[in-house]
Amino acid sequence: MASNRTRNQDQILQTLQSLNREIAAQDLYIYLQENGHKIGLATVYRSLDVLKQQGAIQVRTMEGGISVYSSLQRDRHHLNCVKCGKAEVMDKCPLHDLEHKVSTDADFKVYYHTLEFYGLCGTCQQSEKGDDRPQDTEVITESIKSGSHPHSSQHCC
Amino acid sequence: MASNRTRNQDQILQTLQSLNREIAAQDLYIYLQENGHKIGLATVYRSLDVLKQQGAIQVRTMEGGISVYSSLQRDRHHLNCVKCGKAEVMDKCPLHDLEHKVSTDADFKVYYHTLEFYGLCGTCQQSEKGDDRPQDTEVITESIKSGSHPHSSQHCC
DNA sequence: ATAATTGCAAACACTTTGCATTTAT
DNA sequence: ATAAATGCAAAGTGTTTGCAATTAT
Repeated sequence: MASNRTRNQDQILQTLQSLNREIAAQDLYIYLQENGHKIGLATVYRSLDVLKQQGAIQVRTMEGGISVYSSLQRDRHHLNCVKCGKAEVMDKCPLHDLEHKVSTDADFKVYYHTLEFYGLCGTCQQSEKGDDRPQDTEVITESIKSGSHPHSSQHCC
Repeated sequence: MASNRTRNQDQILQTLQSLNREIAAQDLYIYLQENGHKIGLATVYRSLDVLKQQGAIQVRTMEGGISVYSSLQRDRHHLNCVKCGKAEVMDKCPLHDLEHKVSTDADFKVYYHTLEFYGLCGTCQQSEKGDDRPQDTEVITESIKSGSHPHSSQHCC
């Protein structure tokens, strides 16, 4: 027997796999409706929760509280701009080996991981310069160049 | 001039620094009330947003949609259990150099990063075994040992 | 004086839950 | 027959927003 999944759970898992992108529960609900699958919103949420706990799908909760779901093949490394809120996808993953190491060292069964960088995208770096708060920008920029900002060694690890 | 922050924004930043832990906006609001600082809830949210965009604090949105804020010294590497929802803090960060590399390569000014592993904690691995869904557990465990699970090489990078 | 900030309460939006009905074992 | 899953609608909750009052420049 492959699994104890219900028909709806299977439907949702397959849909996520065919979509091959992150999608919010509400949008998934609409998508299913439009494709002729009668299913309640509550069931969508419940099914996603089951699949999540099985490690069959992955979840990323964005700022604002909206959770986006996807099958496991999805990219899960992002550059998140704290200003415009957009998230670029990173194409490389430097954590190939680490995941296995965590499983053994920390007694934690790893299903998947996420790596998120937060800061300013290229566009927002531009708009900061032309901002009406130039003083502010200067301070931030300066503190990054010196050693007092988050990515300096004193703050990492 | 150090920055253009308002009194409330400064108060919040200092509070986060002295607390030295992650805290939700609502809890921060209560904390400030109890310590004699009159400030509206909306102002707390607005101030946190400003500080976030300045890169002065960091934010992590947990499942369920609650955002937790902290000053920049905080640990930001977690082992998240998809079953019980607890997050253990990882004590080591393997991304020391990578953050700088992202800044230069991707034209993205990195303020901070997060690294999150999702899976089952030790306790929940135990309870899975004594579960009333033994079949399910078997399947999951097996798929991890073989190559069809998330942390196998075909899914990473 | 003029612009920005604040507080309050209402509005929002995503998610969860109670309960009766349906489906599967 | 018995237990699990489902759908619907109501409730819950963290967050955002409109607007008038206040504070800072």
